[in-house]
Amino acid sequence: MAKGTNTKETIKRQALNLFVAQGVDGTGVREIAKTSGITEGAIYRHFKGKDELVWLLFSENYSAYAEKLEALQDREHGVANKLAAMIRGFCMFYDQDEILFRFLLLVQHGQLDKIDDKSPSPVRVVAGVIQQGLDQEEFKAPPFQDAMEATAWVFGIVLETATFKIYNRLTGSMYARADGLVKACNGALGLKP
Amino acid sequence: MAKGTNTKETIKRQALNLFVAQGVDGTGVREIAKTSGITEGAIYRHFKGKDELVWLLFSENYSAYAEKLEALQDREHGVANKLAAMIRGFCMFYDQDEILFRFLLLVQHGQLDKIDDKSPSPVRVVAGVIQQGLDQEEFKAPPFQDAMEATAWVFGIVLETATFKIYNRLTGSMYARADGLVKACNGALGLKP
Amino acid sequence: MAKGTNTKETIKRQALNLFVAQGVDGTGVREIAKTSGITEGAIYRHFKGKDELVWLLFSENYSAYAEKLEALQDREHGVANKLAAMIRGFCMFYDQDEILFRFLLLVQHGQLDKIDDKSPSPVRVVAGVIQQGLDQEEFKAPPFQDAMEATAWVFGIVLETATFKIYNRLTGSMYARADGLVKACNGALGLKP
Amino acid sequence: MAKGTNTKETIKRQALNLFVAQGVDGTGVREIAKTSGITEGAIYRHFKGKDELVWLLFSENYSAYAEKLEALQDREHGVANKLAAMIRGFCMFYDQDEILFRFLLLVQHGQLDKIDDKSPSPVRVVAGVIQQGLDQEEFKAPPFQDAMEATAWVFGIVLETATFKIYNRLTGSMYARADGLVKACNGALGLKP
DNA sequence: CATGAATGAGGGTTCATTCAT
DNA sequence: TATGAATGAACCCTCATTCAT
Repeated sequence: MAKGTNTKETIKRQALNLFVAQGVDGTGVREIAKTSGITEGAIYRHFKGKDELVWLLFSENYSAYAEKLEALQDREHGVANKLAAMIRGFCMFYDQDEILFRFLLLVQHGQLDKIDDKSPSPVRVVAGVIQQGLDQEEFKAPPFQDAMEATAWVFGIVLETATFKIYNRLTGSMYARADGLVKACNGALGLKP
Repeated sequence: MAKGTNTKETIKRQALNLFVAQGVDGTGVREIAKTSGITEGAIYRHFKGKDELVWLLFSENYSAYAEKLEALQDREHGVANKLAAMIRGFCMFYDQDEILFRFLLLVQHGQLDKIDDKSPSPVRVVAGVIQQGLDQEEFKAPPFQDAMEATAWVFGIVLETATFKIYNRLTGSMYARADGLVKACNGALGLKP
Repeated sequence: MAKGTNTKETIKRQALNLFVAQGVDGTGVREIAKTSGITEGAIYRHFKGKDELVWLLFSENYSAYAEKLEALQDREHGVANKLAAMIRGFCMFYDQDEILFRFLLLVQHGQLDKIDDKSPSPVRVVAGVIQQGLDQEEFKAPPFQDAMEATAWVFGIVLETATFKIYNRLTGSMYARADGLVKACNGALGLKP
Repeated sequence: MAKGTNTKETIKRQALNLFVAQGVDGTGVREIAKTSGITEGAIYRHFKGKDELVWLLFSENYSAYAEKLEALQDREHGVANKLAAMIRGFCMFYDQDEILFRFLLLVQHGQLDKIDDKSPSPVRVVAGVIQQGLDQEEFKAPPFQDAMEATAWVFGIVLETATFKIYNRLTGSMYARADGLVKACNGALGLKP
């Protein structure tokens, strides 16, 4: 039993690595199996197919990200504090498992439309926080048209910084940039912390 | 002769459409040919192979984007004005050919490392403008560590807004959001226009 | 111990059902196991493999059919009576277990050549009865060249009627058609009952 | 063009041979290709897949059989003559291409339900002839319940004779048995020719 | 006796590319 | 230039069977 569980987790981690390194289409089931130290057919005892493997990898971690952000913002008061907590949290998560984040970034376009509208989503968490700030009039003269536009800006600032890091245009840990990201987001949204 | 040129351009445009709609790996040479009104083999009269087609589509347009931005900033004075001009310009380019932009976004990960370090790049154009602003001390107390980090923020704000539009989280034209984007970037970088 | 026997019989019956519904090649060992309430590996406690399972299912029942027909004809006197008894008997057997008959029909082509030439066979039983009728000059002017040809006709009349029933070209029970089948066979063979 | 056509016909004939020799499931696309002197992928230029190959082989020839029988009966008058003509015709067709007939017999179970109810079918042709005989009161005291039952008998007599030949229980050509088959069918149906 | 993870060969199919026409 | 048949490798997946537990 323990062995089987390990196999499944091994497959998932190796697949993640390969997907990030070569793309999903560029990675064969054969290669995943070999890297995991098993044969091709064994994959199918643990996953219905390659699609399910990708989907599981995405949906499990995408939701987990959302829940982590939700927990972080829940402990704070005020938009600025909530945003800051989430940004710092994201930086820590990113540094802990860069590969995972890159995978999420890589496959989101093909998987997002399969996500249940009710399941937690990072976008909805952030948009919710900003909307709440609007409702409570924490923004004096918001430069954005609505909460979703502001959400795009926040996501852009944070994710593009991570992306620049991935392509070696930026170096060092994400956490070392957390303060700057917080300031940038506050500045973009017109928030005085 | 004009006909041959047309065929090549037809292939490129049809391929672009298909790549955006189905992904590069999800689009076969056969399908590109059929959509272009020719047969498989004929593709190879115009391109060495599928890879070259993708590469040409990417590199030509990626460089063109860079040159357009370069021209726009060149007419302005001061970081803020230059940035504003580029952002507004980008919004117009985007609205003129959304498919093209989506293609660039789609394939950049696999193509960026093939880009010649000397050929023009949107990232370098923007980073250059910001660096110049730093050199001329246009930023009072820059919240970013270096020009590249600030570039990431600007790109993030603009590109993520476009991405949100693609996934229908935002609606309307990009140009209608240009003013907001300019304000957001100024705010993020600590620029008073 | 009774349980073990039951398991084996359960497997055989479930396999029979699945083979008839989906074909032998279309039915996996995994499916047979699941339907039987056990797991794949357990099948191999009872049978050497899938082939043996098919073979056992075929040979046991094929021989049993032959023995039943043999017993039926043995109680009668004269070709006509013997044939009539076997035809009526077959109709009853068929109605009792249509699935079994369909299975026999389904796999006979692949299994017949493995049948021991000495073991009882329905064909030989019927051919024997007709040959005996020939030897005892019960046929006045036989329209057939030899006993085997006449046997083909009898089998054809009866089995094709059953086949038409399977494919819903005929309805009702086989036994309701027994009298007609007897008449048809007598007519074909030139027998006046 | 001539080459392509030949390839397609070659594939069809070789597939037919292999299907009859080893069964459809027992014959791989790889093997069909090799026997046809081409590679696997080439099959798919001519057929959408293995299923279509089987279906084409079946439907084309099944309909052709029906049309031949239809033409034969159309030239005759009276049930007895029509039936005799079809039986003799069938024997000739069979002798001309035994493999083809065996293929039809082999796969009919899996393909019959895909047959368009409107397309010609041997069963319907024969049943139509018998029904017509009933309508015109050519049968004095029909021993069968309806035309379809009589059709089953006729098909059984003829096809089972062919089947016995296939399994070497009978020898010689089918045509040599045509007179006997006609007599058998007449006898079974209670027809005095 | 039973489990179910793993094997390894084979299944049908797709696809970028080549080449005789 | 254009065609489309053919190639050959790789694709994802299924399956009968084995074996450690």
